[in-house]
Amino acid sequence: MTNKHVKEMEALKEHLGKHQLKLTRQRELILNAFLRQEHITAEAMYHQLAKADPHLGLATIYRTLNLFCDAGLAQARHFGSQTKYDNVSHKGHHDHLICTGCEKIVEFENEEIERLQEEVATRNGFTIKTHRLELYGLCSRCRH
Amino acid sequence: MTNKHVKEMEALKEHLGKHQLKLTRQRELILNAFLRQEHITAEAMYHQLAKADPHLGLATIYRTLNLFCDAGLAQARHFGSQTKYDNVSHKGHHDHLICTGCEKIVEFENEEIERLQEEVATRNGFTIKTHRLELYGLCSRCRH
DNA sequence: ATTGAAATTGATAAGCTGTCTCAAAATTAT
DNA sequence: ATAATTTTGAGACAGCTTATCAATTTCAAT
Ligand SMILES: [Mn+2]
Ligand SMILES: [Mn+2]
Ligand SMILES: [Zn+2]
Ligand SMILES: [Zn+2]
Repeated sequence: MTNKHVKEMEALKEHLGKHQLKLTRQRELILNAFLRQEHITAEAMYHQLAKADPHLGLATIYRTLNLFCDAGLAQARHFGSQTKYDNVSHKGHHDHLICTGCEKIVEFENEEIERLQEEVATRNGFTIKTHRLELYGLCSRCRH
Repeated sequence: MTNKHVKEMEALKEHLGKHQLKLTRQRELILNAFLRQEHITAEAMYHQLAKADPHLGLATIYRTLNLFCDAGLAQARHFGSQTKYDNVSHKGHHDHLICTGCEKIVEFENEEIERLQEEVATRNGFTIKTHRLELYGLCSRCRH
């Protein structure tokens, strides 16, 4: 395997270029680690990266993940009291099923629900910009 | 007008009785103020009640609103970084349309969406316990 | 390759929301 | 009234995230 995550790296570089931001060793490091995850907290990335760079600061992780959000590579999702950064570099819009037993997260898309949401909004004179739909319950394994 | 909120007061008393809890002046005061609201933060109640009782502590407000949740009179909803306590004493399940312009909150129920949520869950082997659906956008007034 | 302006980093302080602690006060059963 | 139990209010504390700022790094222009 040669270079991984080339496309995403290009996307980041493009965003940096457009905003007078610089490409740093930390940003590269964090991007490569982030792209291996689906949903992860800043704190978890911090611990995970401590091996690769023990001096990497937590603030840098937060700043960088927020940068990825600006660049369209990540989306911050507030689950409970924590923010999970959703790796959306290779995904379109989706919502979440969350197991309260084992924390498992399953992504889903349902255009029928999306359509009905629009209908509800229109009926009430609203124009939807974003929405959040989270279904909490037990996965098949945790039910037994 | 004689006594308002009698039914809710009875519900609270019943909960208190069942759990060896006491009826205090503060709990009565907070209940009466709370029942006049639809969605309110603890902080907002704190300021609102400062006139009636300047010594009422914020911790007491939080404790009491959480007590109302236990008693089934309120539901804590986490919108953004704040918790709003939803006065559900006179409502069934519902979801929310939220205007990002003026903070207006409109409640709605859509059983078709609820049904589709169940379908999604079943298809993924989940059993739903709760869910949250929030639609963010602009109300008709804020759109112009 | 050097320079130097501008951005970034790491450590830590601060902010924000909400809960915990504990002595004093209030409630309720006796 | 008495006494056991619960509640309150003030402030400390906790969890998560952002702000501050001096030192370091990047990068475009020499
Ligand atoms: Mn996701
Ligand atoms: Mn509501
Ligand atoms: Zn599970
Ligand atoms: Zn509005």
